Amino acid sequence: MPPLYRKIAAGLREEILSGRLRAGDRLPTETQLQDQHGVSRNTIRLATALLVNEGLVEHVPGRAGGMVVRQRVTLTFHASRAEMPGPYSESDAWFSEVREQGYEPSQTFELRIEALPAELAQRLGVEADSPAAVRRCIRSVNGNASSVQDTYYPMDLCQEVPELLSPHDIPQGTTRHLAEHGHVQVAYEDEVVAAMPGPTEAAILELPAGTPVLTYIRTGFTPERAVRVSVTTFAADRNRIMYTLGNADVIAKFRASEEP
Amino acid sequence: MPPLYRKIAAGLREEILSGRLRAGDRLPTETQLQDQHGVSRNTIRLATALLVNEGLVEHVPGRAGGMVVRQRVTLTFHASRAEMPGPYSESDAWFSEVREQGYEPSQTFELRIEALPAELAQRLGVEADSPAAVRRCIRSVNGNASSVQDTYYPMDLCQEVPELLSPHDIPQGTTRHLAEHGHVQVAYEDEVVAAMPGPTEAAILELPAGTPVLTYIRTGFTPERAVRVSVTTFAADRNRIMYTLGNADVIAKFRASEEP
DNA sequence: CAGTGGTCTAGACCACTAC
DNA sequence: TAGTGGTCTAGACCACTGG
Repeated sequence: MPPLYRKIAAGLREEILSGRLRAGDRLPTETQLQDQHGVSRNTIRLATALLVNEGLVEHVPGRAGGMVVRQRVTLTFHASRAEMPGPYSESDAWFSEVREQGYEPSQTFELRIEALPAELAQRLGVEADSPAAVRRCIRSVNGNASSVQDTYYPMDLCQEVPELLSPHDIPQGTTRHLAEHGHVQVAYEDEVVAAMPGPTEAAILELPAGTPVLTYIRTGFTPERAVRVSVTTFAADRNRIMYTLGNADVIAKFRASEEP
Repeated sequence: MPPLYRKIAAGLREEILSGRLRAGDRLPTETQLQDQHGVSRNTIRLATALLVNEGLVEHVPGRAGGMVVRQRVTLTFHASRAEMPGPYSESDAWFSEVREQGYEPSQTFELRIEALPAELAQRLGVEADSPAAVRRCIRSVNGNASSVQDTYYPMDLCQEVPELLSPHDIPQGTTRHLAEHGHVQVAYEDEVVAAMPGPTEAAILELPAGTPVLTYIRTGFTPERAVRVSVTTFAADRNRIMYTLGNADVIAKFRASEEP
């Protein structure tokens, strides 16, 4: 026999998943739920905490607030397209993807110099705690933070390619600048993981409780060495990552035939 | 001023992240924490619920139990390697990857016939609710469920390739059988998302509270059509997905030079 | 102002599991 | 059997926000 609070949560979950309650709809208030089920408020809060942690509802403060069924907008990040040959910088690609999907993109930049944590140093094939330039890019959709990207460049590369140290967007893309100095990236390794955010990540991305983050770590290689590592953290409720493997034309043709 | 329960959680989080508490260590009991901070038990439980939801600790029942710092084993799933040309089936690739990483793999199979949900039907370019064979494979590492994979084949393909309807593992791999009947997959589209599990997913994967799932949806294309969709759900605390783009030899060479 | 959720207390009884 | 967490109650005061 499941405990009371789980049964109450299951009932509400059913209402939402079945579609009887839609995104934006208000759930009954805590007092109403107490009366309906004849339990204490604490029990109701245990139940709703479950739904919040599943990302189904969120609490909205104030008199007109209450518990509201969450909206889900998904933005697609095409990992195979980003930074592939072409005249675009990665942020151009991202901007046009977001616009294509009907939203308004914006981003902020920041530059720091940091000692490389061991995990990342290992990926770059350099010593832990050696210095690196970190370019942080926070990307927002319709004004809501959507992803944070930290890209780490070993310090020796920055001396060769001083453009990397700009604290602003680099319109032509850093990949381009690296290439012009002889560092042409010919391979990428991507690692995709998911986890619950710590409080700092939750703060940056303004994540409601119960929202995991989707992180992808890309290491870029020239024929000689690893030149950079990017750690991109997405709010998982608003983003997905897409990869295309093999003959991409086949997929494009298929999509075209589906259109009409 | 953050509320009490957050301050208490922050203190414990610090202990864990700083390394003073290691995986397997027990946190103070609830009674001890009550005394230390002079608060009620309910407040302590609010604090520890946060840590549980961040996946940092888990509750172990019984006298010798308590709250224990969670262990993190990560298994790598190489999405670019799986099903790429070669004599191996996908499950062979998975088995050897798990063994390489020092764990013991096992899996169970199941076959169902189902109406295709609209989402997946659209990916296959067929009508919603048309019938499909679903091969479910639950993969475990050291006896713990680690991922569930459901692969959907449109019914017309199953008539052509009756092997698909076997309720067991197909040693040579379904991809191989499809190819032998003229359906050679030449492109794949992968979609990666993360979310909190519903109760059924949590049950199958035996997920502790606060563990997100990492889902990847792969659509396989022949030059003519989409032939199958696989939905693989990983426990995010035990798995990561890896992609290699571009010239893989460059990365292999880099790894080799790092070894000594 | 009225009503929402946010936080917190001080109790209680139960189920489980190692000792 | 003793000690852990799991569940639940019945109160309380507060901060916030719309009408």
